[in-house]
Amino acid sequence: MGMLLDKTFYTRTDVVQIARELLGKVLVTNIDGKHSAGMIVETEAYAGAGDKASHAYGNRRTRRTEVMFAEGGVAYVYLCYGIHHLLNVVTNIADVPHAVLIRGLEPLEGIDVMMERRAALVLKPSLTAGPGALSAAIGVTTKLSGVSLHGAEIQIEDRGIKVPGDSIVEATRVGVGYAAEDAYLPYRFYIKGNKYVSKGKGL
DNA sequence: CAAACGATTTTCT
DNA sequence: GAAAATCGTTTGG
Repeated sequence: MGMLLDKTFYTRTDVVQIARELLGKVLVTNIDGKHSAGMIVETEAYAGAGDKASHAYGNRRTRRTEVMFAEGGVAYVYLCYGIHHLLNVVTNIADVPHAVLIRGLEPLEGIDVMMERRAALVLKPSLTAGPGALSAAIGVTTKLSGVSLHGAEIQIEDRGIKVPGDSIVEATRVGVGYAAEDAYLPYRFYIKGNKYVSKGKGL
C-alpha cells in the first residue's frame, strides 16, 4: 500500500502504455499544508515530436514546453484558456517530450479539502471529472510545473488497485481537433463506467 | 511591441 | 446546446 512508483516507470519509452498503466494509480498532493489523494481514472498520451496535438510537436522547445524535455517523472502543468490548470506527467528519457495528461480522478482522501478549493457544496462527479477541474480540486497550479513526482508536493502511488483489462476503454483524445489526423489516434484511456471520467466535448 | 489562440469549465437560454 | 470567461505563450511585424 502506498508504494511510490519507481522512476523507471516514467522513463520507459512507450508513453501510450504508461498512460494505460496510470489508470488505477493514486495521485497524492500535499499543497499549502493540505493533503488530498485520488485514483486516476482517465488519461491521454501526448507523443511529443511526432504528435500534432502535443505542445512539443516537431520538438518545439520553448520556456513553457521545456519541462516536457526533462527526464520522465516530473509534472508538467499548463494554463489553458487563462483559467484552467492542466496536469501532465512527463515520461520517457531526457530530450524526448512525451507526457500523459491526467483527465479524471476519483476522490479518495481530503475530499473536504477538494470541495473547499472548488467551492462545492455537495460531492458530485464534476468535482474532479475533467483536467481543469481535478487540478483545481487537488491544488495543482502552474507554479508546480517541473516539480518531481517523488517530491513533497506531488506523488503517484501504486496502492495495489487492479484495473481489469476489459474495464479499460481506448478512445480518441478530447479537444484536440486542430491536430488533424493525429486527433484520431487511440491515445485516450479511461475506466469503463467510472463516474469521474470526463464527458469531453465532442462525445 | 501587439495580436491571436487554446490539451476547458461553467452558466445561461 | 451555445457562448462567455480570461491570461500566459507563441507568433508576427
